[in-house]
Amino acid sequence: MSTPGRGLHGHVLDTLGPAITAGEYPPGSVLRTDELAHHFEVSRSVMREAVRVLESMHLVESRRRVGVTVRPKAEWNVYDPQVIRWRLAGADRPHQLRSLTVLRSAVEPVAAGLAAQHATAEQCAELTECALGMVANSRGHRLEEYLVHDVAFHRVVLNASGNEMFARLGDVVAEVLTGRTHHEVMFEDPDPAAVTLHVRVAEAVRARDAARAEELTRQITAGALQELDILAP
Amino acid sequence: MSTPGRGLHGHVLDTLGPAITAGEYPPGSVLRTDELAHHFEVSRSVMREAVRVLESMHLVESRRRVGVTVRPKAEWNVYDPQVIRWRLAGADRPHQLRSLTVLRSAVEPVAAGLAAQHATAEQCAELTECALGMVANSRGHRLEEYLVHDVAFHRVVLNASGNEMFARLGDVVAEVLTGRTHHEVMFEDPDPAAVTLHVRVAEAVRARDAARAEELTRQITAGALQELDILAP
DNA sequence: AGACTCAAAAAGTCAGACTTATAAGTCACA
DNA sequence: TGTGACTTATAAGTCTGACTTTTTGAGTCT
Repeated sequence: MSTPGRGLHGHVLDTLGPAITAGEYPPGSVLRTDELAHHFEVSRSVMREAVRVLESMHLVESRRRVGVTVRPKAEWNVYDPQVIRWRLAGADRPHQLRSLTVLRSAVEPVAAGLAAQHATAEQCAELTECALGMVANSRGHRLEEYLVHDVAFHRVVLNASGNEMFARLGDVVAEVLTGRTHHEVMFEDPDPAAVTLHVRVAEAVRARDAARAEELTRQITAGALQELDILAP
Repeated sequence: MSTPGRGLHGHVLDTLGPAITAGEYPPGSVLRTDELAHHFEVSRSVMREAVRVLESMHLVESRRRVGVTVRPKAEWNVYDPQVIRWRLAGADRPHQLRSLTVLRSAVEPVAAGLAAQHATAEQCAELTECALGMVANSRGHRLEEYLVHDVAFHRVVLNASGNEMFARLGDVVAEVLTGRTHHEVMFEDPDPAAVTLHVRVAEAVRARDAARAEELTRQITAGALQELDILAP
């Protein structure tokens, strides 16, 4: 999915990042670079690079004579894909999942409306293809195949919106959808109503009907929210 | 606004970050750590730390035997506040401003709706106070005072939504609003209609009327978008 | 009590030697 | 001529040790 273990400092981050985002070090906790370097059995230079990265994510703050202090959660760069991944892998996964789903419910409808205005013919075709793929795999416990098309569908919509900020949320949506299929309980086949909505969004975009694409997508994300409420009220 | 020049590597970033985000190094360009270190007159270790930060922002990719290659714009972490600041300071400021305003138009209405459900009494009071502050400074070229209250208003709404992802967009909104007042042409006093809308949003939130708060905020952000279209069609 | 000094602590910086991965070139063989 | 294996040059990656700088907290003097 991403860039795992690119060097020693990457390995350190893969351990320290999840630990911090999981709240194992409460805000205000002080770490010392030398100590960490010894603990991870790496040189100080490697450790310093790792700390710099954590600092750029606003997870920690490094100050002379005091050390590396963990910042309060409210200051973290929660849009950093790496941070999102760490948090989704950790204890407050449910909370993070809800935050992201609410974000989706705000962004995706507007993105769909813009997509209806800006999508190229090719993107329209892709969208229809994805929707059909969802229909084809919506029965018979073909969850994996369904997921692939679902993710692709939302990615195309976000890209077709023409807004770079929306486009970059493609990975986030992918994480959320994948998480729903893999981690949450998902014995049943997908809700037929949701499948139909996707098909209709594809149609609306192709028909350049922005208002309808937006409204239909709003129904999709509302369903996703409702699903969360049922699972974790 | 943020954390400028915290150490040598910070100074390097303050130069290299804006340069990359401004597109001075086209995607695929290859930089060499040693060369950069020599150019900025810093040691290799400092330069390496700077590169690690740029790498964590997905602005560049560092590979053995190749060097540090600049990644295409589509892969940048465009939600990183630092990246946003660099881009707002650079050449594609108008483009970035539009992207962010579209993002606002998606997020803020939903955030206002949630705020109407979750805002504490204290937050309601703050909101009213901000709105009144806007009214009081809406005439007589008191643009700076108006701006302060405007920024505060939107921050409170985003925080009161109870969603951490929304809350973290407070800084982004602040940048956009500040940019509008300082960089764009803004001789005139603020649009009276916009001021009234803010007051009514505060009322709606206090009245726990989520639908109304959302709709009114939608009108505010629609106005912001329209303003952009007039300035840069 | 307040201001002043001083020493310890931890991050920050630097220089240099060494290691490792890998792109690219070379050469032999089919 | 093309293809595979071998070699080499290169730039990042790593480690170490010495030194600098900033900041805090304790101790001291008035």
